[in-house]
Amino acid sequence: MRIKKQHLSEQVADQLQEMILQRHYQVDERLPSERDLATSIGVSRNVVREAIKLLQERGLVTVQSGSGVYICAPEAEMVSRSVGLYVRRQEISIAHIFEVRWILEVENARLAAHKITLEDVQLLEDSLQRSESSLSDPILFTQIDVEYHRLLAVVTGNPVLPLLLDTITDALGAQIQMTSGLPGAQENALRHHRMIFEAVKAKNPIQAQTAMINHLKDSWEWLLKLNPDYEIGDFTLPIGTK
Amino acid sequence: MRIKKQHLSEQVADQLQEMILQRHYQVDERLPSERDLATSIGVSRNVVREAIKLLQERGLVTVQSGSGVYICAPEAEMVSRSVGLYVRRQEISIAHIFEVRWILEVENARLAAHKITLEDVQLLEDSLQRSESSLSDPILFTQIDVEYHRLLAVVTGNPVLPLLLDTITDALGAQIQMTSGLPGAQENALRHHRMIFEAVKAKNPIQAQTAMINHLKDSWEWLLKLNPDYEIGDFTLPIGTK
DNA sequence: TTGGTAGAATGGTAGTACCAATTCACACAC
DNA sequence: GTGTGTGAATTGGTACTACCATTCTACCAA
Repeated sequence: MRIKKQHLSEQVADQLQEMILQRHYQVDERLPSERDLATSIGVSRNVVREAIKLLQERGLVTVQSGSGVYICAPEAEMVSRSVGLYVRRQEISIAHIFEVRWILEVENARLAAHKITLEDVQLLEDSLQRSESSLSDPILFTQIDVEYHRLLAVVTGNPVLPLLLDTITDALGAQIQMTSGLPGAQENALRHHRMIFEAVKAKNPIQAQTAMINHLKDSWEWLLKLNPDYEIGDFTLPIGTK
Repeated sequence: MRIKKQHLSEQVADQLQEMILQRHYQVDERLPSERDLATSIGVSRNVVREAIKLLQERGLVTVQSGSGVYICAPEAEMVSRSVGLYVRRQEISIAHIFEVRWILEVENARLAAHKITLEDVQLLEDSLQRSESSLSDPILFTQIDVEYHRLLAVVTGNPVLPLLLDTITDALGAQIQMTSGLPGAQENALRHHRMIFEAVKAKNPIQAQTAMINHLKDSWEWLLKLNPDYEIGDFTLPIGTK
């Protein structure tokens, strides 16, 4: 019998969480004050505060001093944080993370080519446009670069894919930023992005997949230029491509 | 200027978290008591307790009544929980989750065939053996089924893949369990598992990938038998397979 | 209408007290 | 010497009070 002693703060947190998930409270709505919750639930304000801390860490509410506790919209950032913590504690290598990025992004490109719509084409084209006009600003360029990849994930129509991509992007973190400082890196990336775009726009999954593979292979080599100590990522290529 | 007011409890939590990540404390080691921490840091015990609640929710420590606060090993469960919460709030469909499982598992099979070692072969074979002798126990069979898929992810040598697979498995949750109750489902799954095993053992990535695709296609159809209301998952097949 | 001001409401922190579970040391029995 | 049980000390759990800083609200004055 594993009766897990359920502490009051956790009970209260779970109870509030369930109410939030059941839509008893809307996003941006304010919870009753800590004092009110305490009296209505029948526990001390202390317990309520600890419960709210738990909910805060779960990404369900935000606390504003002097104002109140508010329901907040689901954020992929919470997932990224928990994965980031796990990755850091397990000391997972960049190469392994990059391998997962590889897996996801190649599939993203393929699925995007399958499911892209006219509006999506416009979105991607706009992103490329902005990319081009930000060649002089490495910081901004990287930002748009990341956004472009994210757009491809969104285009697949599967909301889990952008979520996972965000997580991977966060985990890679500064690694991505650094390479864009190297001379020629930006123009190079932009060229690859265009090739991916053309393939996706043409609804050609094989070509999109191939273009993405080339892009990632290239990106990894730029990363290796900056960090020669990385173990060489022997990323096995998907079947049907060479 | 968005100066985020850093509350004391969060400061203390971040400080302790950094010490844990820097290995100032080992796994299973006990933190100083709340009272000691409070006096040594110079805050009230209240603040320390709230900080510990945050760390607890981050999966860094476990609290034992009357005993103390202990550092705990990194658990994939924390990632699963945050993803589970996100999936539930966004009301993401089973089909979308299954599509991601599809992407991951097909790659798992391919990578496993590339990197499998002799010991890994033995592990997989043992799992199959136990699977066979648990045909009479649907609960146990499902458990071993999940474990078999997880083993394939472990065999790839990339620790992120079992992590993501665990997350997906948790998100699918009871869905997996249910199908194994249907007559013939277990024998069917076991047959597919054997085919995957043979391909991986033979270090034949294409065959492994194909076998996994067939298995997943089959699994999805069993799921549809139980839940005809699922939108038909039009999972695009990877290139090089038909 | 506008602007400001005082008071109320709310979260943040501190401190004390007591309860329940656990741990540990020491005396006791075998 | 070994095992055991008992009670004190430790530790987390909860409650309650008090006070501060920020924010919100309502009312008043220009």
